This record gives sequence, C-alpha cells and structure tokens, in this order.
Amino acid sequence: MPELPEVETIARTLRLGTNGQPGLPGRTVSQSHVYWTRTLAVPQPDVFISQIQGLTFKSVSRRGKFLVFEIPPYHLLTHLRMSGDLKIVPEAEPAGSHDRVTLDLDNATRLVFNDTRKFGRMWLTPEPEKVLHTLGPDALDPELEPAGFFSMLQSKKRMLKPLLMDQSFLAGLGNIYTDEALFLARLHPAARADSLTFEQASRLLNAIHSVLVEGINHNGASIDWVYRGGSFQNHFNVYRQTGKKCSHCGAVIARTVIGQRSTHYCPACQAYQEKEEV
DNA sequence: CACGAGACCTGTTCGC
DNA sequence: TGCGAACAGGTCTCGT
Repeated sequence: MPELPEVETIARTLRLGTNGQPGLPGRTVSQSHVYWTRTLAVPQPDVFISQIQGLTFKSVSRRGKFLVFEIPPYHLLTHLRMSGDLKIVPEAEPAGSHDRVTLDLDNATRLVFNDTRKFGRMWLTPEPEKVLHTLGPDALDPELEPAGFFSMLQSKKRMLKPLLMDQSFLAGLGNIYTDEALFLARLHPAARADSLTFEQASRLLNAIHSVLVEGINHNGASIDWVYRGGSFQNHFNVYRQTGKKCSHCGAVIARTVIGQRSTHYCPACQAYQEKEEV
C-alpha cells in the first residue's frame, strides 16, 4: 500500500502512536533481527544490527514514498514498494511469516517491517540525501504552484501517466492516485506533457492535491489482502472500476496499459486530443 | 531523451 | 476440482 497517502498515514501513526501506545520518537532500540538480507539496501545485516543497537529515534517524517526516521547519528530510510508495511506491535507477539526486519524497543514493543513480496528496502545511513536526492518535488509541497508545474510539464514530451509516476519528476504518486488525478483533471493518460495549456496544467495540479488530501483523510486505500484500515478504495472513480459507469457522465470506464501499468480512465470525460491546445 | 522488456518476489483471482 | 496464466499499490537496469 505504498503511495503518498498510505505512507503519510503510516508516518503519522508511528509518530503519534495509537490507542494509548506512545509513538516512536524517544524509543531506544534494544535489539534487532534481519530475516531477509536483501531488505537491507545498506549496510550489511551484521553491521546494521550492531550500529542500530542502543540508538534512539528522534523523529518520523515522509519524503515522497519514503519514510524517514532520524535516529542519530544516522537516518533510517524505508521504502515499502509493493507490499511493505511498518507497524508497532507488542513485544510478546510472535513473529509474522513475512516479517523481514524487526527492531525491539525499550517499552516492550517492536517495530516490524512486514513485506510479503520482498521488494521493500531499508537504508541505515549518515547521509540520507545520497538516497533521496534523485526525488523531484513532493506532490504535496506547498511551494509547488501552477506556474512552476506548467513549466515542468512544458519541458517534457512524455505521456502524462508515466511522467506523473516518475519519482524524479514528482514524488509521491503511484498507479492509483495518478489514474484518479487524471480523471479529476479530465486529461487522457496518454496526452503529451508539453501539449497541456496553462489552464490544464493548473487543473492537473489541483486534481493531484485534492486526490492526495482525500486519500489521507481516508487513511489511504486498502485493497486485497493488504489491509491497514484505510477506506479510500470506496471512493475510487476509475481505478479498478473497469466496466462500471463513470460517476460524471455515465460512459463505461475503460482499462488499457500504458508504460506497462494498468491504466483506468473514462473515454468520454478524458477524450484524447492530438493537440491539447485549442 | 523516451520507451519497452525483463528482473525482483509472493499471493490471489481468472479462464478453460 | 485443477492448473497455468494473468495480475497486483514500485523501481531498477539494460537494449533500442
């Protein structure tokens, strides 16, 4: 469940804690376990285990789809990829079958990185920017305004869908929220970025913001067996709505493949135009 | 620079 | 019922 709203929901939960349990800031790592070696991008498991022992979490934040933990003198970075989940459980709870890395904390709880498909990664590093510097502006960065976004789009000839999912262009959007944002903006996913008018670019930025904020307000989306209590899946207009009627015009929602990813859209509301300009 | 194919992984659902 | 194919919220690397 790894797009910006889901990662933000996890960041908030870990920062503030849940039902009585305190959050991560202030907690010290007593012991750690690495069950799947490749989950650690860096360093090697034995080094990781010895370096993180005794360190205290200072803060929890998010950059794009990365969770960022200050744990002086290092930063712990986590990317959930397709199936990762990060949660605090009672220390007495037995290890789950897909737990990849666990950190025992000083209050009888445990931070667990559970990841069925093993695509997720963690970095323990003194130089987090070396990992994060390739990211474009955060999709919810308040400094990102229509004029700037328009010129970003003007400089690219790619199709909107793969471009918006490119984390070096804009950080945070994935398959769900890209499809939903393009629907709200009434833009075809295959339209070329440099063909948009200023008005269309502005509409797209608004759509991205509103879709992400809606997602966060619903604690993200929960689909299939990956469930975290989010409910935004009940408010999808196009994602996985193939064959259903468009909530806006009644046309049938279509599915196609763009950039090797499933893409859902309303053929009527999001009609393709060779030139988006008038 | 833009794009497609293949890797990396496990689990669920679909089609015959 | 059974079994293989298709598909899943992401990204990386390589070839054209």
